[in-house]
Amino acid sequence: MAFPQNATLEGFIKRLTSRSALSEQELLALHSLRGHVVTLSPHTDLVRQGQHVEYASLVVKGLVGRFGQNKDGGRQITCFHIPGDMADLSSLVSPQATWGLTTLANTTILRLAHRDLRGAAATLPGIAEAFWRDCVADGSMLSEWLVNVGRRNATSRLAHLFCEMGIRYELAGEGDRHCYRLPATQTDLGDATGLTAIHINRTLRSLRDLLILTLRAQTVTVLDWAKLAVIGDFDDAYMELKGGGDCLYN
Amino acid sequence: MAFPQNATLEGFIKRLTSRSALSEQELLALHSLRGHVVTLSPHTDLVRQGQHVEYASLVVKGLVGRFGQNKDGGRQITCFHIPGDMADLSSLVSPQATWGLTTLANTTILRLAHRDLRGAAATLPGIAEAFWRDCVADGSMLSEWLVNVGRRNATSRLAHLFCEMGIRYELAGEGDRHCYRLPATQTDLGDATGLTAIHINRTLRSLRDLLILTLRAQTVTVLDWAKLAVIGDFDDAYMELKGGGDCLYN
DNA sequence: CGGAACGTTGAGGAGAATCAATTATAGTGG
DNA sequence: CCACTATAATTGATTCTCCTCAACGTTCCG
Repeated sequence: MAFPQNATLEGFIKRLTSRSALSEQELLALHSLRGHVVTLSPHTDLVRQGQHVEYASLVVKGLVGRFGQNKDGGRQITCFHIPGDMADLSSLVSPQATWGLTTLANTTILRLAHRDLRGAAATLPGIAEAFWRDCVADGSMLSEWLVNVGRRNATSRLAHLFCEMGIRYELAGEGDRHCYRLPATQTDLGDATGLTAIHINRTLRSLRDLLILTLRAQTVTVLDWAKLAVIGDFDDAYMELKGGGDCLYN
Repeated sequence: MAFPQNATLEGFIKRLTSRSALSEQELLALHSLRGHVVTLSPHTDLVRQGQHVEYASLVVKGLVGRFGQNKDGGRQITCFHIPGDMADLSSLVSPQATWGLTTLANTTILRLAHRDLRGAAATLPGIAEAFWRDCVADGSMLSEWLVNVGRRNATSRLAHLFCEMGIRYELAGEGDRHCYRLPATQTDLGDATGLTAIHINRTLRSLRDLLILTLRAQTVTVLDWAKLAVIGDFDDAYMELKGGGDCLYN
């Protein structure tokens, strides 16, 4: 694709409009955003904890993990960012990073200057509101992950994660909930669920033995979505997929 | 106090201004907000999961827990809200609650109509930005809780929680980090840390035996803050206490 | 072809859950 | 003011989930 960044910007804007009503003018302003593309290999830090960032990172291809760490270096991934996701929209109003961002696979990023994004938000308050709403949706996902890690067992946690990622990849137009590519290692899955890689491996085997799901060559194949959703205690309401926020500015 | 709601509004506004620069006019608009007061006994649901809310809840007195649940009824508290906290500011742009709110103690709430808050935000974009930034700070705290539950052991989790609450009560002007009243039960502490009440009890005893912290009659007394912070792996950066967000609108 | 990263499996152990019972504390009504 | 009740705290015994350590197999890529 000649201009992958344009296609990705589309994906991001589509996500915004699914939650917020935007005017023609606002859409135009968003479409006219320009950034620059960086290509990164796995395990590259995009943003370090404590860093002052001046651009937001839109994932074009690959996979990015947002994470926090404990003093022993234990890593907790708090969110996966797939193509079309703006990994750190929140940095627009809070540029001092309290989290880190790292690539989990070969990844292409479109960097959009805060200056430009803030300019758009300041000129067109509807954009600011859409950004705000997206940050809130992000928080809702964080809450669900907290419930996942705090109150579900290993099998349930993994199942929940695979359900969420299935829906998200489906919406992003990359595969569907029954079959999608998730370029994360078992270590990454452990870091996302608060488990060890070894236990992820055993849990995956049990899901495979139950004929519910397989993960092979970074491809998730869901054999029985209904069972997976039950085991994962999954209800997509927290993902705030449908708009419904009334508009501040009419 | 004749008008406790006014004093509480002050607390909320002070929190906003600590992170965001607000103009005289914006402050005036915030100060002129009016709500109505409700008094609630412990274990009363303020907001149920899935409910469409039309007002935001500002905690005047007592303690509120935001929570999610798994299918077995297991509860994960995702945030404690103390006096001066707006428990669901995010509902302004996302009124369909994906979380629940419940009182953990005898609690007084000031209910502020979305209509009024949204009106203020729409008229004065600086207010919208301050609200947005507060939602982002909230997300930062959520992330840290996720790290806490996912990547720390029981003692560390509790210690971290007590550090955070100490700082927050100190800033709220209710006690200080070395001694503050936290009207939560051991069950609540378990629900906040992803542990059982029984294990909380044993962990508290171990902290007491180490002469680090005591919890008696809902009063936290920190005997050794330095050790508590080390055990809890605590760094207050994630609380986003200092402003520093540049302003969208100058 | 060789090395590095990732995945798989086993054995043993630790931390937290569960089950069960008892003791404190606080709130309520007589 | 005190008995009564419900809620919360405490403790012990046992179980189980998940971690740790260790080894080996597999895949991918230069």
